[in-house]
Amino acid sequence: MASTIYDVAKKAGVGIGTVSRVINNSPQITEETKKKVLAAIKALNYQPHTAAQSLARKKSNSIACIIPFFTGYFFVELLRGIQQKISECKYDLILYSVDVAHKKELFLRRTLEERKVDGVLLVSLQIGKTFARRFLKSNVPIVLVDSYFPDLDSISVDNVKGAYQATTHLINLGYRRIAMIDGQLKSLPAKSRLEGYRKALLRYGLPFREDLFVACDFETEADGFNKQAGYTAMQKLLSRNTERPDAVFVSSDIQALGAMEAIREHGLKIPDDVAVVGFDDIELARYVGLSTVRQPILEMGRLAVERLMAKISGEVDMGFKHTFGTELIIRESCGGKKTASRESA
Amino acid sequence: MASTIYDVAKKAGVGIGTVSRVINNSPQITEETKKKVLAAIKALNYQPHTAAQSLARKKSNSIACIIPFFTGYFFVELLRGIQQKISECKYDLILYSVDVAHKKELFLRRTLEERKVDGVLLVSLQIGKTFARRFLKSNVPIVLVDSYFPDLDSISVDNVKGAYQATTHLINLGYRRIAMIDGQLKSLPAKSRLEGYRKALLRYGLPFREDLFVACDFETEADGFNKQAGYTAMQKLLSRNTERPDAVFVSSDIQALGAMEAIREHGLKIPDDVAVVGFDDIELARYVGLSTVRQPILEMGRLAVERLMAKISGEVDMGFKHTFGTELIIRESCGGKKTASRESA
DNA sequence: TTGAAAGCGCTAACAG
DNA sequence: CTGTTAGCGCTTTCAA
Repeated sequence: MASTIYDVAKKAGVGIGTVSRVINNSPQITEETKKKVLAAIKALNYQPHTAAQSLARKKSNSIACIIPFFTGYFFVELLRGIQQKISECKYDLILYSVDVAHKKELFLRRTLEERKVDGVLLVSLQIGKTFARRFLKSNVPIVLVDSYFPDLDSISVDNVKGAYQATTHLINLGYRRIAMIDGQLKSLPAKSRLEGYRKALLRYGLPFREDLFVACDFETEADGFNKQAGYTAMQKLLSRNTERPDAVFVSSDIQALGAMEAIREHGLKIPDDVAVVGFDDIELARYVGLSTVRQPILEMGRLAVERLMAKISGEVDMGFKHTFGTELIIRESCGGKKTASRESA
Repeated sequence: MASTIYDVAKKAGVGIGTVSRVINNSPQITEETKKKVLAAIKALNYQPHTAAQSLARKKSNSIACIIPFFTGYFFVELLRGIQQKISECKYDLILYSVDVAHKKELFLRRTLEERKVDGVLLVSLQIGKTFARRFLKSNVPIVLVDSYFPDLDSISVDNVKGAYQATTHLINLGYRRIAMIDGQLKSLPAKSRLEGYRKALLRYGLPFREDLFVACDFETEADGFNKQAGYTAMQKLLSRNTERPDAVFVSSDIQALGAMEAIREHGLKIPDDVAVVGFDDIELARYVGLSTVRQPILEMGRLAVERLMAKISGEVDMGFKHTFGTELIIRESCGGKKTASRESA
């Protein structure tokens, strides 16, 4: 049986209060008694029982991260950032991965009610009005990452600007029939990227054409941000009876990969027949020479934890929103001049 | 303030013991009182406080996963398997990621002493004699994944067989100067893969030549299983004053990617000048046409949790070891006949 | 079957 | 500065 605070107190010849004080290094304590207690702790190899601490302190020293499991690279990189930062504080990370939609609500509810975590990071998942309100009036801080909701703190990337950059680049390269493949339109990033695309078109006097746009709303299992969805979408685009697009902006690299497959299967060449630009800059992108829009994922993770910690510590400055800029990475898939451009938004 | 078991008891007109019983659905309870209590619980939106439960039960209902963060795909896939299984049980997953070596020991110690978790999954990380012993005599179950230690439960893949398959395939294709690039030799998978490579060589009467082997021991920050390491290793291989290899077996796909880059930079063609086979079958492998050895990663994750749960439940059958077979995936990078083979080990 | 009461191991207020 | 004590919210005997 592991030793308790009582064992330590007895061994050191002090009261348990004193032991507790040195554990939490309270300032008012004699160097001498502190030394005695520390010795006893070492001798007994004592370690506070976290559950007991949590109960007494009403604080768990752990946070939850609710995250979908579809998006490979983005997810890993973000988690890496989160872990980096969280291990600097003395907190633990509980991971809740949402593989089927209803689990999101389940996890949100649990974090809210079980008091097992001191705060939550909601990643790439939308929060409804109901839960937003519940979090707001609860004392469980939450910060949204790669998502947004009016009164909640959030950290995201400037999706409209990123999409704007990509589309503009295509336009500048001389393409005129620029299609777009998007994720599910109910997802916020998807909406924003569409907006950026339209803005760029508008800015350069190009029309937005329904027959050049397809949202991956047909992917019911996931968020549409996957390879199969991109493939299917591109198939649709190419089989329409209208003039074929000469370029396509795809709202995620993973979809772009699928789209590229479809393009090749139609006997078309990239970028000669159809140029393509993606979004995310996943590792694969470099290998297949896919031009894309890069987001500072690691930094997002770090900042998210930083903010959450601040909120947990009671630094209540409501309404923190941070938007990171994006960077256009130019590779072969979009054709044109091959000079690298680093337009930071 | 959230409601407690007392609130529920009062509202239902029963004692707290009764409430506790219905929460843990103890059998001896009248349908009627149960109904009353359930109603009160619903009315108050009551949820047990996990810390209090943990303290009273001496059980946290969460497990730790200690995992390195270097290996992208393997890591995600494994975590996915772990999560899948763990969410079936009512457990939480605390993630400890080891980015610098000393953290491994730190986390092991914590899981052992803080009693915050009921069990631990140690992934792709070696455990020393000291800690192994401590776990053995503690009541904290541990299962090693992609690792091994004599008296501990472990789940791994048959690395020697996988390496043997890969090397044999190369030999059968007619290559004779087959090099190998390995991870850090202190890592167990690296050792086993080397063993498989040598076995295949031996079996076919080919000599093992020092000048055709390089272990990525020069990568101090990580385990050598990364792209840069593979690149550097291949550079070494190609710049040696001996006859160049006509094929290379690389102990991980990610290193293979680096190696392929190096090969091309030397103006050599794959597979005509140098054939290459990797290990892991990461997503990228398919895109670059890399032949490789696939491991059933997801299944490993699921089985690991299953075993851990069994141990936590007290089903103490010491010495559980499971070894998964591998599958050779043939693509373009190894040349020869392009027929797919599915040699399951 | 159910209620009362004694912990689980720790923190924090209160005396001294 | 330090010991004592009353909880934190729940589980689990022990009686009734």
